[in-house]
Amino acid sequence: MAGKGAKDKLLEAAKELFYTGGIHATGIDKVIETAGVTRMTLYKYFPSKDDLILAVVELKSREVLEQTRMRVDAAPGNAGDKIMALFKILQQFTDDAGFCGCPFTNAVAEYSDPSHPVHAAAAKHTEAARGYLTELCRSAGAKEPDLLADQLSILLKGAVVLKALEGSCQVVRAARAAAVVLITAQGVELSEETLGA
Amino acid sequence: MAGKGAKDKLLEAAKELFYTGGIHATGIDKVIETAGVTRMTLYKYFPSKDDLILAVVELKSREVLEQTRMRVDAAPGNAGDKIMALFKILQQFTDDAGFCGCPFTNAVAEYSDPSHPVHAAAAKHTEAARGYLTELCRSAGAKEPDLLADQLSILLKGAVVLKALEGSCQVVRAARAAAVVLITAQGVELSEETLGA
DNA sequence: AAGATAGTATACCGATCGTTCTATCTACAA
DNA sequence: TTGTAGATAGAACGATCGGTATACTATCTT
Repeated sequence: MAGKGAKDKLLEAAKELFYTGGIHATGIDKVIETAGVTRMTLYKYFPSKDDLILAVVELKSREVLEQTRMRVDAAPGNAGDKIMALFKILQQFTDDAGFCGCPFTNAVAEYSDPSHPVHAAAAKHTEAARGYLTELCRSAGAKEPDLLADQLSILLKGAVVLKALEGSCQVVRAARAAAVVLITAQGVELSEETLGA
Repeated sequence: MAGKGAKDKLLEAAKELFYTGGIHATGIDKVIETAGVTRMTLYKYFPSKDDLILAVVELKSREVLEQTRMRVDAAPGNAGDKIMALFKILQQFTDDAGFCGCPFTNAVAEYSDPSHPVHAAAAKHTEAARGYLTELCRSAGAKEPDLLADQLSILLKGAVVLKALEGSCQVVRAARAAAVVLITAQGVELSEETLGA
């Protein structure tokens, strides 16, 4: 408790509650109760619930991008192997006990209006993730890095939402196998370790 | 309006409102106002809002499966071409003005608990769709029809949710191109018309 | 010592939520 | 004509929603 201010506690609580219980279905009372904070404190840092939601989405975006970059950097092998490391990250993410689908897809499901700040923030995150993936594909020497990045994005996102829908564990493996085909079709080499896994 | 009973009007209104505005965010009042029906009438046919939601999801499932089967049957070409027709259906679906992502993914985003009837209904639909797709892949002579069906499901679902997230129109084309690669890798032949499109 | 900072406690607001009750109107049979 | 069943309109329920107001208490700086 010592180092954590009320704002961080609120963001942490809201992040978890919004993700697992949905945004509209999660009331302010639940958030402040979980955070162990007073209502007035919440409204000091976040003038409205929408501001809190937006802050949560932006926080989640930063965390996902940062953690992904770190783990890809730490992955062994060549540039192609580093791309494939994304599917290992995906596997662990979807196997987590608290997994409830893609936080950004979930947010957009509740805010379909593209002009809404929450929708826009989720879209911005997806754009950033796409940019990072394109960069990876380019440095791996893919013939069409933009197309490959699109396709891998589709595979990753599709696997996440399908896993949330049906809970089957084979879906991530299928996505991984598809990625191997698409990546090698683009002239990118994968090491034996990656192909054998 | 003549032949339509109150129950159908309610289902139609709720289907539209839940899809575009979200389920929790759509109140009973909005539903009955849109349907042009009194509140007591709603509660006669649906004892609670949850029952209405469930009925809407199940209705949507039947509609999607039926329409998809019809359009695939009507598609020209061999069995592989019929699979690829799914991406044309997808294109039209995502280009529609009222497009708001995948209705079932959206529902699960608001009902993450797998034991909740709404979640279960969405999962059941996905299972049915998967079964149909597997059947298509098998009759097309794919080497691993189960794997291919998984991968195509991932591509279709991923394209839908990414399109909802970022609105880009290239994502469906990328999914289609990936499907061509994966399908031909499974030894399924595609006609010239399909490959050239 | 004084004052700012950060947070607590709680009571309250109007609006809306899902749901139920009641009073009224209508249609048809006896 | 009267009785009755069913649909309708709308008030009202308690609960909860997001948000505000007022008053109090630590803690830390200067």
